[in-house]
Amino acid sequence: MDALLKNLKISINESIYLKDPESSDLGKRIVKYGIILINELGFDNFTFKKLAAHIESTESSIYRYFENKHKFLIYLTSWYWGWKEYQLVFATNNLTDPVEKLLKAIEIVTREVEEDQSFNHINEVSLNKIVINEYSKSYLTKEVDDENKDGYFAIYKRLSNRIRKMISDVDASYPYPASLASTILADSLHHHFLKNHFSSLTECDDQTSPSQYFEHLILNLLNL
Amino acid sequence: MDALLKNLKISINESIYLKDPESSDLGKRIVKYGIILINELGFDNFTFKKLAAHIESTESSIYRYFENKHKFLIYLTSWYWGWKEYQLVFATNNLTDPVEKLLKAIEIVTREVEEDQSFNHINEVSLNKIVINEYSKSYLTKEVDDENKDGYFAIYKRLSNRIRKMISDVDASYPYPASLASTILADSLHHHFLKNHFSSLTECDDQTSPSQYFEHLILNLLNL
DNA sequence: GAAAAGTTGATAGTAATACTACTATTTTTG
DNA sequence: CAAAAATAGTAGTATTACTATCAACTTTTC
Repeated sequence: MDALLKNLKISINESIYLKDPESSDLGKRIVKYGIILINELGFDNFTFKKLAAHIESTESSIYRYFENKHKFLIYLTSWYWGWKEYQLVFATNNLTDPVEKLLKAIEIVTREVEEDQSFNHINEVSLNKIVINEYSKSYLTKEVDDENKDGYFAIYKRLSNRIRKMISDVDASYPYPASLASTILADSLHHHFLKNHFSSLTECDDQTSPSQYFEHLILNLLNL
Repeated sequence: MDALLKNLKISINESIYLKDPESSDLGKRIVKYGIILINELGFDNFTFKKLAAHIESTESSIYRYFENKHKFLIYLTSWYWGWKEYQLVFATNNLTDPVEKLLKAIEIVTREVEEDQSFNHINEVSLNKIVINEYSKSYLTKEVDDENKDGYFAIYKRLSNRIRKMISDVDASYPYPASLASTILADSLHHHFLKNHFSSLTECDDQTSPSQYFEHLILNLLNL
């Protein structure tokens, strides 16, 4: 990963947190070990009390950064999508061929995150697993419309929109570019999950990646 | 809906419940008002205590039918997929043209459930909404592999497999029939959700249905 | 360098959740 | 009508998801 990326700060809607976790050592530890612990326990079994014990701090200290664990998940996943967006823009900016551009974008958003990309205190491999397993829980709630109005999902929507535009640039006649962008983003997460837990429901495995499935889909569905 | 369907019992893996809710009046009330209440409150805010108050019974009585609300959700969604499977088999059995067959199947699994289909004590419209909003929570857990081994998701997998076969019957050269079947099932739920809460991320709206999007996808992706 | 402001830690407490256990009462059935 | 089964009622526990208060320590600022 480029050094530039390592020093970049992903900017996240301020109403998602009470106090910016990037602004202190404790905040960074909350994020770092929060990712590790959610991965280990799953989001449902994760509590601030357990996290506090892990980092030798207290529940009340964590509550000074995040109102509740739901907002903590929104924070983490927003960070992830901001990171993906940055990678996408960075890698496709200099490409002139729209097909090449779209294929590169698909690869970036659908591929599995690999070990070496360490971004300061955040383990992106673990965070990627969290997004696969827990992202949908962040919006499948009764509060989704209010939270959407408050911009909690802005980064994801912006990313989806970028892909939508790339699809239209490749095939202006395709009637569902926004839907297809959504399918690629959401269903690639789902395919990573299927690969790990419901292998009979997908051809994806160690040999065949979700990226290949979606690349094949794009190449055969659109008029290039 | 055909009268035959109304009298049919959807058979569900016995380890999902402690006592068959179809076997008593209380059991049926638990299911009936459980569906209503989960819809109203969302699964996260739903509790057995609230349900007990609603049906003027007690928490302990409900616990005699279901170990916890997670298994209750598995029960309800299994019923839903069993019902969909039945509709699919019923509607496609007599069709000889494989393309027609697949398109019919797609329509059945991706369409929005309509009012009139009353199946005894179960409100399918509400149940459809529950599946859209909550289904993924039933498998995005740390226990998914154990529960999968115990057959908790058997009906869904069988349904997905039926669609996979139909895809292969239409285009034997298509390399990802299982993945495509999974995409259609999971992503159509997702598209119904997007339509209601993230309208900028899909072309689907009152005029254009998720069914049309997936039908177009199938017709343009496969070699018919 | 003292006062003020901000951060974290420690402790305690509350309401709700997710159960379990036990007993009493009602209903069903043989 | 007696035995068994089903349901209701009550009580209790551990955990969760917070909120509040106060003390201790650190950093900033005048």
